[in-house]
Amino acid sequence: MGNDANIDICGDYAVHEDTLENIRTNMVKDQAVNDLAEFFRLFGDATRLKILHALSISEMCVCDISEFLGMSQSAVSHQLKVLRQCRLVKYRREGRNVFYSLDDEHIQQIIYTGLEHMLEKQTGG
Amino acid sequence: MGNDANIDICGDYAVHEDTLENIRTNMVKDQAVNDLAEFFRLFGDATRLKILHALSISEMCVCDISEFLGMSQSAVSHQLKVLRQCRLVKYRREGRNVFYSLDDEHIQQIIYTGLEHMLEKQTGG
DNA sequence: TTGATATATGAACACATGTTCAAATGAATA
DNA sequence: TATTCATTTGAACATGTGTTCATATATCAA
Repeated sequence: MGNDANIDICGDYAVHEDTLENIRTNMVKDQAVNDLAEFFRLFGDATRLKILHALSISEMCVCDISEFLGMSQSAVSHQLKVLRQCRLVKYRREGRNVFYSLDDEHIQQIIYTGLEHMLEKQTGG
Repeated sequence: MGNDANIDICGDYAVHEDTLENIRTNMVKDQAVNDLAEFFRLFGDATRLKILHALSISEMCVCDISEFLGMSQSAVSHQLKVLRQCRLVKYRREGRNVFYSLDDEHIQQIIYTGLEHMLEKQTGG
């Protein structure tokens, strides 16, 4: 690894051809990464992440979430729509209320792995 | 659960007070969620996610990444700076090259949990 | 030092995104 | 049916964000 023997001058820069070959072989398909980025993007907004985290504790109706976040239920509903469409949350209607919950356990797992990472970075350096 | 007994009409909407109390008790601190959203935001861009995924396979220098992505090294360098500042990646200098790698194993774990989720959603419904 | 290679950075621009406001839909109640 | 409550939706607006272009810094070679 790090061997200079495989450096090729083929473009404007000298690239490590063995490294690139390794990456190209083991990388998942481009489309999958694009979809995955779309998926992760949803965790990257504080409002949505709070919703997801709250739903990992208990299912909630829209006005509960709205009250909890201190935000308009319109804003909340817009975000829920996105989370719904990308299947991060599911919902059930009960009378006038619509109760939301996490779609599956991966969502919660991702959040907690992220929290773990941050905790380690804070304490352990 | 779902008991109507704890519905309070205190604002414009009828909120489930027991639910909110549960959430407020078990929710992590607001600042932590904000930081976590900042953290996840970095996974939510295709360019950055490709970089992170590639680095989970092998360390790479900037021009390798640039070549692999088919993007300018300026664009790549800008993204690496962000990933560096948020400690998702670390780097070491070797002559004129700067080699980047993932900061710790959580990064890879998050990516693969996400891939798992997507795989299940595609096949299992 | 001078020139070439590799990376980093600042400013500008185009585009994406979250919230607000107003209005519409759906369900329960009178 | 008409009214109220809960939620959804569309359009507009302001803000954020990723890339490009030009330039600066850093390392090595001559």
